[in-house]
Amino acid sequence: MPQQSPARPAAAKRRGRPGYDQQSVLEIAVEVFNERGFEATSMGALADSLGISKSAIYHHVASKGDLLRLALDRALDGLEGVLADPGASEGPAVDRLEHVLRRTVEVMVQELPYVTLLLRLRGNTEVERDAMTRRRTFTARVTKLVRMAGAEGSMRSDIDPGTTSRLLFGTINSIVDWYRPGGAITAQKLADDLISMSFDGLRLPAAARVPRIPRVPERVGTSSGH
Amino acid sequence: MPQQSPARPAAAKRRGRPGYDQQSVLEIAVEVFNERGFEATSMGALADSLGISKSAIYHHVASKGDLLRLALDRALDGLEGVLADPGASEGPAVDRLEHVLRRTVEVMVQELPYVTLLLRLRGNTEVERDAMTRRRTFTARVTKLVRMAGAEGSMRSDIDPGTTSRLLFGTINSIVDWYRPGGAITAQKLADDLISMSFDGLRLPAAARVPRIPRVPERVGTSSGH
DNA sequence: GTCTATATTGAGATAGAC
DNA sequence: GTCTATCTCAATATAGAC
Repeated sequence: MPQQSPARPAAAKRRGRPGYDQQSVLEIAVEVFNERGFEATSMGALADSLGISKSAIYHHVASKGDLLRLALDRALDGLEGVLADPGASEGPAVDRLEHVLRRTVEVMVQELPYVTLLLRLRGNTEVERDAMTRRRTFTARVTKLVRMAGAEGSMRSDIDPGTTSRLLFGTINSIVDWYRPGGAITAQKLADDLISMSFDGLRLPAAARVPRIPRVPERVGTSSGH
Repeated sequence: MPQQSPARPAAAKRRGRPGYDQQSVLEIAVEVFNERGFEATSMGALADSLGISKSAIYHHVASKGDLLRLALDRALDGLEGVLADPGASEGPAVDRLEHVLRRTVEVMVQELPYVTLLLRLRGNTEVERDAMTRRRTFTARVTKLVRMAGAEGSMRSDIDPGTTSRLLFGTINSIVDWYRPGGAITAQKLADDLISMSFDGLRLPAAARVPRIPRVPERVGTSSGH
């Protein structure tokens, strides 16, 4: 046990009470899992981060996989809650889609470490596979919304709904790789930016462009011919 | 060794020659690493997939980390090549950006397993951290293009360039999680769809919409009020 | 709720023969 | 280029005291 000062349970302790409870162990564990990766985190390293011994962890959870299960359930409960929301089933599909995407961003930010863990699973254990199944059910329901919005005529249908949905989730899921609450941008603004880019696009129409002095010859290289 | 028939080196053998060479070992290794995760893949499991013994692997590479290094170098060489391309430095920034994003998609598809491995690193070893540094340099240069395109007036600047770049890379990088060459959509079409969604957006302007018979009351739920 | 000590398994890697 | 046999260490988990 070489790692850190072996006495202090760093942070996130239940207030006033001595030692950890399951929730506070889980909180730290998920942080460490995300830093190093779940498989790469040994119970020993986790114990060091907690400032307690390995065996003390087993007082709170039956196994390492148990910690994972608790974390994944929390992430999935949050995401599934998004679809239970009234805004997910009322109005035109394009608005329902927008609503679901916004709420998904919200939940991701709110449950960031738990969702992060969920999104990095490889399906090596039963616990992981079960979580991946629940996650796929969630995304499948969103894909259905994309298809309906296309059929409704409010969204482009030249891109396959499956592709659209995957790209949308790619954009959304990437949030866990860089966004940190308390930073420069709020969850609300993040959702706005994401929806705005995905729905309205990044390019300004030529009419709206600010006139500029070209510093390099116009159109020397071609941007799409390859 | 319970896993599979221990005789046949499945596929990807150098033609005609008996046994593996480094390249063919790497090819299979990267596949297995992506399936189960690098840390979760033991040399024993890898040996089973190769159909040879553990120790035979060490004839081709000095360590497990060496396999990772070889794979990451290949991915990074490909990506860095994108920026060496003339189209990355000629013309308006918005066109250069589009060019770089298209070529990035191409390289990702071409080197899919290697790039996949790169994108899942946690930085646990020196090899991983070095690769992450090279990757960050790449993305930083693309972020610069986003900033220039904004300054040029050809792209929206209400979204922070850093955020834009991160969302763009989120969209692009997610390709490794679902796209498989030989499937329903070509790399070219994938790049078209991705650029089209990101630059022009998914929403059809109201004018272009197909008239429809509402199946649910219009605007009962609100899509953004929460 | 936590500890020390330990059982047990599996990991990465090496030796040396074929 | 591959094998069997083995070294060494670190992993998960348990036993039982405080």
